[in-house]
Amino acid sequence: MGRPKEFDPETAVVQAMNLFWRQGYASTTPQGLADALGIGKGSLYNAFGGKRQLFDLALQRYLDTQKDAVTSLLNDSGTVKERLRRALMVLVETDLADPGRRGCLATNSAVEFGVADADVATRVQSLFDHTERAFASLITEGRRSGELRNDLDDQAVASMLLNTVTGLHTLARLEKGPARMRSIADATISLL
Amino acid sequence: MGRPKEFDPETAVVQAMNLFWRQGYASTTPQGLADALGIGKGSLYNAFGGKRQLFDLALQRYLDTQKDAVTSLLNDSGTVKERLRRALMVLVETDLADPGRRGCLATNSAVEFGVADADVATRVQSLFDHTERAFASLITEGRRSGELRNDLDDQAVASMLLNTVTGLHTLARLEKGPARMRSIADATISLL
DNA sequence: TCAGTAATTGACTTACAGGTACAGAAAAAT
DNA sequence: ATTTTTCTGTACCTGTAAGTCAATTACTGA
Repeated sequence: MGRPKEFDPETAVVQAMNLFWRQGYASTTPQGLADALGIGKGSLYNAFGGKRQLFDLALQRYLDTQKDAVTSLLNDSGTVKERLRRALMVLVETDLADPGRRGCLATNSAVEFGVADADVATRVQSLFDHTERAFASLITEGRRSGELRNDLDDQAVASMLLNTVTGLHTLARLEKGPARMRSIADATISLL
Repeated sequence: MGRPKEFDPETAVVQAMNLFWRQGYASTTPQGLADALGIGKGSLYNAFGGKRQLFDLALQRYLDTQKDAVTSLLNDSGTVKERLRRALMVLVETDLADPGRRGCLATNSAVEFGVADADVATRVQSLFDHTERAFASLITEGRRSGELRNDLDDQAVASMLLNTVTGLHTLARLEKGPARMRSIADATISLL
């Protein structure tokens, strides 16, 4: 009962996510958010409580989406090396295709907030942990099947791959051309 | 002639650098800077022109320092692998030892400004280029001397190492313990 | 010692960030 | 039709970001 919302909260969170992603948290204003969502500031505060709460929802939406993407990319068809290569390539080309070169909202938020904000830190870590685990089981699979060298420390290599991903997202923020990022992805895979 | 400054501008730039490093550009206020430098806001504007100009000086100071550090670390004594390992270890332990977990000002600034700010982007890129070149010549040296595998693409591996460094600086912003970062450094070296 | 120059302080200004309050509008329940 | 509930838009409020300015102070050279 009561007057129904004139906007879809789910859509609004996605739009907010895109704005935070483009501008970062500190540089995004309530007025800017209201404009981006096409609603008044009053509605924004009524619906979401405030800038920070909306950011929390936006970040969570991003994290959930990314977890799903990581899972499905790494569990796709093909050999272990094929899947690893394809995953890194998709990541690189996706980041490069974004005209705003926004990189990764999780990584950007980690850098912006750091350990100072325990909540953001914990939630971004959960994506990192998830990604690392997915890498680890893939490495294990490849090593057991004989596709990868048998002297690898699965956990350590998984951490290294996570770091590669994080680094690529960071470089995506300022690389002009595609060459360096592509060659990083290539070199990483070829060393396995 | 005229009244002499009551503070040392060089020192002030370093103090400003440390504050920007801790808080990021957007979250650092002129008043906060003035307090950190122990001078009035008027003096700050008189001496440096404004927040952005002071940031430019602070970032440049950081970049210069880092370039020197990279050069001296990678041209230290020992085998190529020893030097690479030592450089990564110093990086990891330095980042971990910082109680504020500030990571790297260049990386943080790249993430905060992105390609949107051509000036910051170009200057951070120059540190990245420098670092990559230093890695590349080290890899070449190690490959020629037979210390490293001869099938490596020097340039690509150098890019990969640069990416490893950037990733580690990013992870340093939120990792609680030292385990993951150390094992990333280990795994990276052992794959060469 | 005094004229000229440059630095310092702190008050002041403008703009906007972040949020609140309220009056009116649009639905559901009675 | 009226009440109740929730949403909407606008105006408003408080604090602060960023920067300016005037009066004062500290030094240098003639």
